[in-house]
Amino acid sequence: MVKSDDFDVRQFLPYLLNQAAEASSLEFQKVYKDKYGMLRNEWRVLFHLGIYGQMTASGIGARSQMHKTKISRAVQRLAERRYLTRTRAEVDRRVEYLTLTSAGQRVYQDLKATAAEYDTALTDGMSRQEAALLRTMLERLAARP
Amino acid sequence: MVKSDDFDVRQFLPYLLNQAAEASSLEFQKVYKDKYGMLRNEWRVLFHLGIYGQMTASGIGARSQMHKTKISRAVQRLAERRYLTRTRAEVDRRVEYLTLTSAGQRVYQDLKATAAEYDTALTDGMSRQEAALLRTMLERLAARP
DNA sequence: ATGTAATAGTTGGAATTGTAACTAACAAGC
DNA sequence: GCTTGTTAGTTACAATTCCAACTATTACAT
Repeated sequence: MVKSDDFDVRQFLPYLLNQAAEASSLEFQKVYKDKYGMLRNEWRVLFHLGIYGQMTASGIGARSQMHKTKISRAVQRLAERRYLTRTRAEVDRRVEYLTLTSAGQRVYQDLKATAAEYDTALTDGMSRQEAALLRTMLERLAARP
Repeated sequence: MVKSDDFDVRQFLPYLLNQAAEASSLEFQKVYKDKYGMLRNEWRVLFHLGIYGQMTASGIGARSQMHKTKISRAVQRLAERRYLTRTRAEVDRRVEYLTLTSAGQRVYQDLKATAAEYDTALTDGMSRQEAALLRTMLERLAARP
């Protein structure tokens, strides 16, 4: 008898994580998608700029774990929609600084407020400690190399 | 001052869930991908058949929340690789019963064993209670409509 | 029995993502 | 100055996924 005999794949953490992630993303996705025509990667880039202010694409990559091609395409679309502007760095002209326009800021504020509400709804059945513990464990799992 | 002013989007549950899901899926994905040339949807279909035995495509859909086109295509590829067989139901000829072949069973057993090990590694830093609580909360989040 | 609706599963084409190769700019060693 | 290597970001093309329409079969109501 091997040890996997009593293992239930339905309890496999990556599976549960994916299911929870998909289910919980669905409702919020409607907001940035239907209201602003954005994709998930664009929302991610947007909120990084909202939080940190001016950043480079690779800076976003370092913080978000997003692949650079995803970032590149998200930035393009956000620039087309005039939610951000790009400026070449004088000192190193490979680098581009990204900044939210005021339209971008407004979208960010709106989505952030919606996210806050939705987050409250999601953690509704949990105690404060449970919610905090959940976030900590998720952060640890996400940080895993 | 609105309530989202002190909300940190980096702590937004859907975001954390997605990050944790992506990170934790990556390593295991290598196994079913590199070793068996399978995609995530195929692994999902496979393990549902491994757990429940003979099933229909829509039965898998009901349990897994996968969209029917994903299931249809996953089933096709698994059938091509001879990991499962399809049989028309006599009573209702729209329906097809899916069953793992013995090759499919072997793959399932192997992946399940690997998953068991990997799951142990993932929960390494957690206490039993923490791990159990995590799974419970993820199940609740996944079940949310 | 016949028209209408529902269900199981498939398919086509557009949209998105993945992967690898690419350009452009800088850096370092010789 | 030149080669070689590295980094920032883009692009091309293949692989996947999404969405909507489709076929085939059964169910149900008149």
